[in-house]
Amino acid sequence: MRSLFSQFSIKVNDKIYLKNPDESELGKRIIESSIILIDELGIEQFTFRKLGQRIGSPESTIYRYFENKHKLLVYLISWYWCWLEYRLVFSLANIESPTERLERAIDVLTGDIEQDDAFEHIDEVKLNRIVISESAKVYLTKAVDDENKLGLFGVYKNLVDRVVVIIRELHPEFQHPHSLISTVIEGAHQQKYFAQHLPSLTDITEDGGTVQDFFKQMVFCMIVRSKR
Amino acid sequence: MRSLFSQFSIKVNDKIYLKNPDESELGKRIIESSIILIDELGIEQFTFRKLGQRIGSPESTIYRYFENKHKLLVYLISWYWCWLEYRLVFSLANIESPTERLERAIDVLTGDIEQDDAFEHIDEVKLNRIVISESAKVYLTKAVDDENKLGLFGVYKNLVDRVVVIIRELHPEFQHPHSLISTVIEGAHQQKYFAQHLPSLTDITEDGGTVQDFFKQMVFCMIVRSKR
DNA sequence: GCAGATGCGCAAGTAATACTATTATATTTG
DNA sequence: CAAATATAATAGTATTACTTGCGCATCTGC
Repeated sequence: MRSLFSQFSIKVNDKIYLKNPDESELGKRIIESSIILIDELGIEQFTFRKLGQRIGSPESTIYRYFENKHKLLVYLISWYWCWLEYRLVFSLANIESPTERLERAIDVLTGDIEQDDAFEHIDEVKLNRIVISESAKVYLTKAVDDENKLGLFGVYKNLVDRVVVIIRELHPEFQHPHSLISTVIEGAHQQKYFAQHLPSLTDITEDGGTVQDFFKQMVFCMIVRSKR
Repeated sequence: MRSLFSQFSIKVNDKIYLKNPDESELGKRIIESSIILIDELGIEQFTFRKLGQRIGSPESTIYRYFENKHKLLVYLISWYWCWLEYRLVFSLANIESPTERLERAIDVLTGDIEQDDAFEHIDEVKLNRIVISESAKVYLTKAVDDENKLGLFGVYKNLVDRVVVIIRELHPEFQHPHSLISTVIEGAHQQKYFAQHLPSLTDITEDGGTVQDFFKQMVFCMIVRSKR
């Protein structure tokens, strides 16, 4: 199984980095360790100096790969969306029924994450935690418009679009497919975060499962109901 | 009209500040100017030094009111939730029908914000923009649990609870009222932000109105549908 | 009307952050 | 084997996020 996937690599927009971390051993160690460190410290406390100490390289070396820590975060989050899209495509392969396709799509978007052995240097479980607690900071910045022009958020849009297509199959006149899907993706993260840290803002218990049900209910109820 | 409200003041948790900015002229100027500056620069570029320069006071003076800029942001966001709760209560006064109450509640949570002359030193329109683009950063921090224990997010919970009560009136068995309302509040912010900066993630056009409709549809469809 | 507390301004200082630059050395490539 | 490239080692800068201490003005209670 592994040997099949080890050929693949996830391609994110090349304006995110100065030098592709995927193409060198050091680059991979930067990614591997940054996931561990950001998960541990949060992006605010994370610094290139600390990362350098962990991998035994000076911070100036890391600056040759990424302009700053924000771009590194953009890279990690983009990688995640790319990876999720590929998981989505696999999950939908050979499934005919649009209803089942949509259901499976929501499962991928809102379900729990497991380690993917195809990418040895990436801990998807930790990366998922980073996405939950840090991904919004990627676009909630004064630089959004510039970064958007460079196409840095393209992978996220692709993912949303793939699910929008399924909704259109089921209900071509539905008015807000993009809003619905982006609400599901972001909402699922929030609800999981709330369950862990601010439980009075949610009805979801920490042991998951309900998140998927809640958003499935939301999507199908909106699509079916607005159909008449 | 104004004289009636000028008696009131918004009470946030007193652990947010070191010295209540509401009780001095300088404190009010700190709040007034910080809203303008944060709206302009974003929280990352905003510093107490810049704020000090704007109000003609050294940064050390501002540190006597707030521990750091994060706490100042928590103050502003808390103030906003408090203010929104009071607007909600007014909007629901004397309305009997639970359906109409819920509809009005969603209007308050997702609708556009206008200047409230009751609070002269606060520009609610700018504050609303800050809430949209910075409020998530208040809880997406490694310090959430500590700050939650201090009760810093109490005002947000109160607001959510008020709407949960209406949902329970309409449908006592509904499983996820908290999740639904927190999704509506956060989702409305996101969709407005996307409309402005990442339009391909939403179907909402910049000139609002549709946000309210989308989330009303969501809430009513979920409550009605799950009723049978 | 004065003692004491409080609030603010002023000046200076510190540690950490977010970089940038320079040079030397090791490795790869042509 | 020469040239290009990648990394290490070291140092340096501007800014940020604070902290400290002192002096002056004002307000508060007696």
